[in-house]
Parts: sequence; structure tokens; C-alpha cells
Amino acid sequence: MEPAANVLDLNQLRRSCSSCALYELCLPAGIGVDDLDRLDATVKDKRALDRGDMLYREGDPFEALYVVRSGALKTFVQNEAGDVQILGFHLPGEILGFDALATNLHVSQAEALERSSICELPYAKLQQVTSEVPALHRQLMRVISREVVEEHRHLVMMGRQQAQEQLASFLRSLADRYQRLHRDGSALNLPMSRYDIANYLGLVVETVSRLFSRMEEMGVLQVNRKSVRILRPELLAALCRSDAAPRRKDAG
Amino acid sequence: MEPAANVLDLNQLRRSCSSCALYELCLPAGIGVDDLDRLDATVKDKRALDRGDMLYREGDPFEALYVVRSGALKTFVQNEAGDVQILGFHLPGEILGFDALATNLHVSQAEALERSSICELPYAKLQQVTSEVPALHRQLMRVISREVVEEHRHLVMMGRQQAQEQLASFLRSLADRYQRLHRDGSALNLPMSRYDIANYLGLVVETVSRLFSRMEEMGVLQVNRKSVRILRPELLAALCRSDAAPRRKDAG
DNA sequence: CGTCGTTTTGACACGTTTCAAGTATAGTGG
DNA sequence: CCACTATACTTGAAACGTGTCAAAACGACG
Repeated sequence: MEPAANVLDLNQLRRSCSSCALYELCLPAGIGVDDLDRLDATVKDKRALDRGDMLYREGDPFEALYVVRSGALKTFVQNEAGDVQILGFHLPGEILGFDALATNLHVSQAEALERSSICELPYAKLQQVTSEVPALHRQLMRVISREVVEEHRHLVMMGRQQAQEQLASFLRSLADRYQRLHRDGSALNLPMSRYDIANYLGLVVETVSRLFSRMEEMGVLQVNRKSVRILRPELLAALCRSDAAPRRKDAG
Repeated sequence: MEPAANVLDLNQLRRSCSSCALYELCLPAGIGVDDLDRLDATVKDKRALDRGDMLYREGDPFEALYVVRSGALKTFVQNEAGDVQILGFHLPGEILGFDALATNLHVSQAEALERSSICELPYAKLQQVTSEVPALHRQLMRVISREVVEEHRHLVMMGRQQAQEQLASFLRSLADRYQRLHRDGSALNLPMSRYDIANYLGLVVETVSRLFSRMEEMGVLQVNRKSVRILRPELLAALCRSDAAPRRKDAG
């Protein structure tokens, strides 16, 4: 394991997985030191992305899985009409690219929200290693499953929650993930725009903006542009539940 | 529902995959006759489900993939508060159970909407066969990918479309799938309740009911309870697009 | 320092939900 | 088989939340 306080300390980020400060978060989590070396060898040179750069586009051939090393990305789909729907935001330690596992073609797109660096796991090599290291295979499956569960959460959010509940859920989810990164989960620095948040939740920008203001008035948050401080976590948690204004959208 | 030239003719449904009238729709599609026999041997006794019966529940161990042989099912997730969100409806020839692939535990639930019969593909055996028959493995992947794409469509529908556009899209999707079954795509017999449709789309029953009425007034549909006839397919297609009332929910 | 894109705020319109009632339908037991 | 009840579906009127349009404030950046 890595020294102490800040796992994100860039000085500690070196080339190999075995010394990757995020290693307990991504694929190698729970893998023995010896096996780590094997995985290490499959990681290709990291890629650096600027804000707006695409990691992959729809239709791109499946070449690798990607782990966010630093920065943040969004993934989205685009229909014929050009409408964009953001599927998710991806923070350091999180893995992208599963969408191409089935067809060998990406069916969604990934774009950097800010300057980011990426670990590339060429799938051909990865496949070879996973077949030899069962523990890694299990870990890969575990990560894919998180993806599926996350998609379900997204659907429930959009289908059953009101705007305010949605935003509260969204912020809590972000806070949780920040904490897993050993960062302060109560002082978020949002890498995405209000437009992105709105799109992700199926709302318009104005609504999101108003909700931030309202939650600030309520004393739940302290908002300043991209910087959001959670002042009353327990209240934020309460806002996620719809018992205050129960909708009866349940199936018969 | 048993006319002669009907692929669903139960008389033609026999025990084995090679004579399964739906075989071009499910897993064996595109598999050679010889390999079909091998898959055939892995199919366990079919299960019969009554309306309301559960095929699997959240937390159930992953034992098999299931192919709908006749009837229809719905899959859904349920959050802590008990809120249900329907993920999809499954018609004959369609496969369920992928949600457990990663954790070996089901994370969603499947319930029969009407009397249904199910092909069970025990995963242990299936895995063995797929490892020996690469074509089957590819086909399995292709099917999983459809699942992912379908989830994305669901998200776009909920996030970007208005109620009427959603219902139109939903009906078109159903019609398409009916046609693939060689059934009349313009005379739908909805296996799910209005509550189910509403839940799936993130609406309330009343809204769905009103929309059916409105679309009937417009001359697009002829609705009688579960039976829906599509009178003007081109109009229905037009209703899916939001250019009539463009919302600007796009990401910046 | 001016321009551009992002964010915020306000007033208003509209779609969807809510609440309430009524009608059809299917399932059940006599 | 019919009557009866529970459930599913429909319809109306009103309330509410979110979208729309417009404009201003703010910050980033050349």
C-alpha cells in the first residue's frame, strides 16, 4: 500500500501499476504483488487528454480498456437527431470502455472534462493475462457489474425522482466517490459544467442552476461555481428520498 | 394465436433447439447445424410460469440464462424505499439473466406478465460449450451488446423525450420486435399493464392512458384495452421525433 | 480591456402529476 | 352460469414542477 495522507500526490505516481497510487481502486485491487507485475506489463503508455479531447468515439474499434489516472471524463451516446445523453462521469481509478466488449466497436463516446491522464489496457494483452490470473478475471467482472448497477441507479433516478432529489442523489454519489479517493467528500470540485449535469439528469440548465441556489438557501450546500461544499450531509441525504412529496409512479 | 404459417405455432415447438421455431432469434442464430446439437444438450427442461410468477429475484445466485419461448416477462430493480423501476419487457426469442454475469448474483428481478414458457441455459454447461464453439461465444456477446444498446435507448427516451414521444418510441420498438417474430407489427397485443408502461417510461398511469386516447383521436392508433392497432405508422414515427416541440436539453 | 461562453435569475407558459370520480374488465365464489 | 368484488383503465379539473424565453452577472481568456 501507499504511504499515508494523500493518495493523489502526483509525485508518487510512477509508471507501473505496482506503484500506482490509485491501484487499490482499479483493476489490480486485491491482486497479489506477483500478479501485479504481470498486469503491469500489459499497461501501455499513458495517454494525456486535454479538455474536450475524445478518448474514443462511437464506432471506434475496441482496442483497450482505460483507467482514469487523473482528471475526469464523461461518456455519452448520441442519437440520429444528434441529441446527446450523458451516461456517466468518470473519476480517477474508474474504468471506461466496457461498452465495446460485446461488438468490438464502441457504442458510446468518451470525452475529457479537464486535462486528464489515462492508463491504457490493450484488450488483447489483458485477455491473455486474465486467462492466466483468475483473480484478475474476477476483479474485472466485479468492475463490470458496478457499471451495470450504476446504469440501473441512473434509470431509477431519471424515472422515479424529482429534479431536486436527482441533484441531491447525484451530489451524494460524487461525494462518495471523492471519499473513496481519500479526498474530502464534503468539498467537491465539479469537473463538469451545469449543462453536463442537467443533461445527465434529464433536465435543463436553468433548473439545475436554480436547484443549486435553492439548496444553498436551505443551508445544505455552499456553492461557488464549480466548487460545492456540503454543509449538511444529513439534510442532503434526506433530500434524496421522495417521502416528502411521494409520487405514485409505481408499477401495478 | 395459432394460424398455420405462424412461427409461434405451438405444434411446431419441440424439445430441442434445432427444431425450436424461434431458433433464428435467440442464441443459436447463425450457428451451424452440428453445433446446434451441442447447444441443444445444454438446454434444461423448460420452465412454465404463470402470470406474476418470478423467474428470478434480486440476490438469487446466477444459475442460468433464460430464453423466452412464449409469453412475456418484465425485468425490474427495486431500491431501498421499495420503488420499482422496470428495465425492460422481454418477448419470445429474447434472453434474460445477463445482469448476474458479473457478480454471480442477480441484481434485478424477472416476472412473467402472462403465462410463459422459458428455455433454461445452465451457465456452467453453457460456458463449457461456448469455450468449444467460438461462433456461439460471438453470438452470446452480440446478444449482450443488444442489451447495452437497449439500456442506452431507454436512458435517452427518459432523459430527452416528452411523454408522447416516449410512448410513440415504445410502441414502435414493440412493433419492430413483433415483426421480427413474424407477427403482425401493426396489431399489437400488449402483454403489460398501463401501470407497467407508465413505470417503464417514468410517467404515471393517467398520463399513459390519456396519451393512448390522444393518439387514437389523432388517428394514429386504434386502441382497445390491451389491443393496439397502428393505423398510421408514418405518423407514429413522426411522433417519436421532438422537432415539433424542440427541447434544448443538450449538453454544452 | 473587450468578447465569449457559462451561470444565474426572473416571469411566464406548458406538460405532467395529483386528486377525484366513474366505467369497463377479469377473476372468484356461490 | 351469474352476481359480485377487486382491479385495471379512463376521464376531468386543478395544482405543481419544470421548461421556455429573455436578460443580466460573472469569469475565463486572448
